[in-house]
Amino acid sequence: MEFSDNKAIYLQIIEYVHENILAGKWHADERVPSVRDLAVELQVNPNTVMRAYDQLQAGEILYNKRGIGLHVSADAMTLITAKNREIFLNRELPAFFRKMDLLQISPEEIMRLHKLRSED
Amino acid sequence: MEFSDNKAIYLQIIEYVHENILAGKWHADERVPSVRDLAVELQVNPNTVMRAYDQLQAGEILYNKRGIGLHVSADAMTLITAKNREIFLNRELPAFFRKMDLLQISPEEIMRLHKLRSED
Amino acid sequence: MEFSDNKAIYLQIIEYVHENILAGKWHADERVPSVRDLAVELQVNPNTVMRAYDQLQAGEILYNKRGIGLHVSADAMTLITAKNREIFLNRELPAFFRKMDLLQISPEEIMRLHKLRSED
Amino acid sequence: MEFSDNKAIYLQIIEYVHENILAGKWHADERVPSVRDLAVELQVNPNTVMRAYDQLQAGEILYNKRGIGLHVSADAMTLITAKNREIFLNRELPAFFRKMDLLQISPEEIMRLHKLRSED
DNA sequence: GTGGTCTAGACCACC
DNA sequence: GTGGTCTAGACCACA
Repeated sequence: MEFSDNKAIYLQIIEYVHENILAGKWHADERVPSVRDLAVELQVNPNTVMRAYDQLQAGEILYNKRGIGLHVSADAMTLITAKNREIFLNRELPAFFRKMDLLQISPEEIMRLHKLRSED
Repeated sequence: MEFSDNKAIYLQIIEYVHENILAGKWHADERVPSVRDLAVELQVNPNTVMRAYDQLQAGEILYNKRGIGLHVSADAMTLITAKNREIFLNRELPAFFRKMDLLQISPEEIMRLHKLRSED
Repeated sequence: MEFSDNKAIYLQIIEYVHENILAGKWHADERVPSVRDLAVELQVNPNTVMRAYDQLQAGEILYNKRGIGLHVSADAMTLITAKNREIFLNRELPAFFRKMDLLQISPEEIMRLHKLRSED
Repeated sequence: MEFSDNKAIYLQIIEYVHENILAGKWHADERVPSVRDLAVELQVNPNTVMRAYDQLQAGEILYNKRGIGLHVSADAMTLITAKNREIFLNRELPAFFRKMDLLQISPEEIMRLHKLRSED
């Protein structure tokens, strides 16, 4: 996996976990890779993975079985989609619409580009 | 003017200049506020303004008349809009579409929300 | 390293980096000295080194691995030589020819002097 | 006349005077334009013209007839060409040859480009 | 007055 | 440890 430079790596790892759960690769109550393993896999400092896992626990996406490891919460998928949708609809979408206005790009143009992309 | 915390001040100053030019407040070949004046106005260190002006010169949005001051380039407006559109279409739009897919939000839904907003 | 007085130090640092890359002392994807280290080595304020590194990143000569350090781009060497040639051919050479005309120095004379030099 | 940004204007005015003399537009012992007139013509601050004229007097290119104005020295042309040649041969040419080596541009290539230019 | 460069020193998020 | 941002204050050449 490659990381973008303009975003903290631990945040990109959080998104990576989100996507794995949403995509159904990591199931509810399944054990997630250990900090060490994921650090090796992503070629990243273990502290960085730790930080991402910490935050995921705080957000109740992951939970800890003592001595065994971190696991995917039962409602992880629901939580992630709910939070993502909330941010998308209330924060990103308005900004997106404002930018469309500013650049004088019509909704029809957006639709056209979206269709184009789907055909690829 | 107020600055957001999660973005470098000098970047916000660049946007401030962009907006003034796009809004037609600062015309082509017109002198922009001196480093010191803008620093006082924005309550910021002159070096910070300088840094913004530096980049604006590098991007050919501003040009220097020696000993007189910085001025708005003839094609500043064109450059700014072109760059904005380019970033929007090549960087933000693909990310936006990806997110739509992930959250399973259909283009029709987007259109509906856009229409709703317009009616406010 | 010594700095000339009639040229900004940060520009001389940029050239210093260019030379190290062209000379093969700093290889592609290799980490360059940290801002602080180079500042100590060159006996210069870290901000001054930062300014040079900034521009080198903007020109894609260096890239950043977050928290680890700046590294030489894969195509740094190509970029540097291409830019150098471009400046030489489009800016310096025309000025050189103009001066030859002005001083009425013939191309043959230039050739003679070049040959002389090679024999030293 | 247009002035380049990356060189002090007063230096560009000096060159302007040099060229006028070399081109035979301003003859020996002829009166040169007054500071005020030249300032108007070049659209420049009179102080800036003054500075150029000062330096030209110091270099004995111009001399002052009290109450009348500045005049071109009898040996202005000789002085200018001698000085220009000296700088060109001892300073610029070696730098030029060094750069040719560095960029691996052969003398033959230079000759070819010079010929090309003459044909324009 | 103008832009431009440099230093010294502080603070930050991130790895 | 890394880069990055900001401030305060000094100094310079140029117009």
